[in-house]
Amino acid sequence: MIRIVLAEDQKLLLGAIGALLDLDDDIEVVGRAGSGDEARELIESQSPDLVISDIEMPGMTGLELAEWLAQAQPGTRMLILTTFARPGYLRRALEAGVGGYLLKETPADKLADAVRRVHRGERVIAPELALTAFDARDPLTERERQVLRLAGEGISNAAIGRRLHLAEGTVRNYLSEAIGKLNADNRIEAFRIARDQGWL
Amino acid sequence: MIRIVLAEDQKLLLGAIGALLDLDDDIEVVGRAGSGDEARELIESQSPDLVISDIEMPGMTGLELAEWLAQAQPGTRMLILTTFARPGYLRRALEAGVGGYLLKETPADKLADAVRRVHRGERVIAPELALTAFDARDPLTERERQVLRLAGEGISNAAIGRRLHLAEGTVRNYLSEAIGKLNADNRIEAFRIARDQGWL
DNA sequence: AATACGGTATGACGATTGTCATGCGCCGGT
DNA sequence: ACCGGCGCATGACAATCGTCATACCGTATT
Repeated sequence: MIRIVLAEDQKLLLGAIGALLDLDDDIEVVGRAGSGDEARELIESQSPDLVISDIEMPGMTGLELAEWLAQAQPGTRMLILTTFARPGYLRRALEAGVGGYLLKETPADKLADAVRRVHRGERVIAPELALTAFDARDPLTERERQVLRLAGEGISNAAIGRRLHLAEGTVRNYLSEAIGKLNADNRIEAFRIARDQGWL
Repeated sequence: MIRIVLAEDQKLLLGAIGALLDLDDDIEVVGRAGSGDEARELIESQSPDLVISDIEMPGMTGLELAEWLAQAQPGTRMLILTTFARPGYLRRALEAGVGGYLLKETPADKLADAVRRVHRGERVIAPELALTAFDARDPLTERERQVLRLAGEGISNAAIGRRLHLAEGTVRNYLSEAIGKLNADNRIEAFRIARDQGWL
């Protein structure tokens, strides 16, 4: 019997895949969490064999959860289940030692199989992603990421400077460097590129 | 027996809610589509009692599907199931005469109930949205929307002008008007506001 | 027919953004 | 101890963006 904790903030999907997995005789869902923080508590109390988690969730993200799990319960395996085919996400997940990384695009009938394989210690990666994994590394510095995140929300350089205690010119400079590194033409493009790579 | 066609591009969710609904004795899933176009074909061949559809899908969107359905098979009811709590989406859905509008945030066990109620002719709206429905109307003109969509992708005014056969100054003007109408400070904010309202 | 109005279109002008040269401090290699 | 490289920080200058005044054209109202 494979004991599983699920973490997924879309309640409908949480419930639906819970029901789906429970149909299998060798799988038992012992906890359902709507956030990363909830998931951590459930993992501590239930000590499951396997955790299935989304990435983008309120509070703790699935990637943070994976990193925490590798420290706290290295024996527990993890399967990431996300909408996003972002190379940076996959890289970070693999570096945290996850056993699997699937997209919500995957047909539902493949899920139980993936669960069993990860439980056995195999590594299961969404085929669309298997190649792109070790492409580009994030070339941005922490400052550049900070500034780019704010710029992407439509905040002006002056306001970003105030928020981060930098001169306006400095903000412009970081943005300019980020734009250059990402081969973009302006802040908006740079933001989209970095976000789509999973670097923000 | 309520005969249903499902349209949802996330295969995992498509399969999972399909399985969930099939557990109920009075509900039968007679078709599963991964796109709006596929859904339309299934509706034509199956003539279901009810269609459950996502909004953002490849090809035909759920809203276009709803508008088509109201013309083509006015007797068939429709339930929208989406991630997005965007007032403009809800408004357009209601104007197309849909029977329900739920979020994927909804707990899974409420779904079958909503299906039965919509089938009976009741109207089911996600409570988070019931209020916001008749708030703001889209104040943008078609030109303003076009320009804003492109600006949101990080394309420069000059390039937008070329794309739409407008002078650069004209593009700036439309953007300026959109920014003003939406009470934004710049193109990025304007884009986000319009998108989040479901106006793009 | 005259008028008002809203959408389309443009260019001038000031404001904001993007680029570049420059300097500082911290580390790792020699 | 010295250098080279890198991240951090800034201001001057150029390029792009945002605002405004203006104008044309349909169409709805009077």
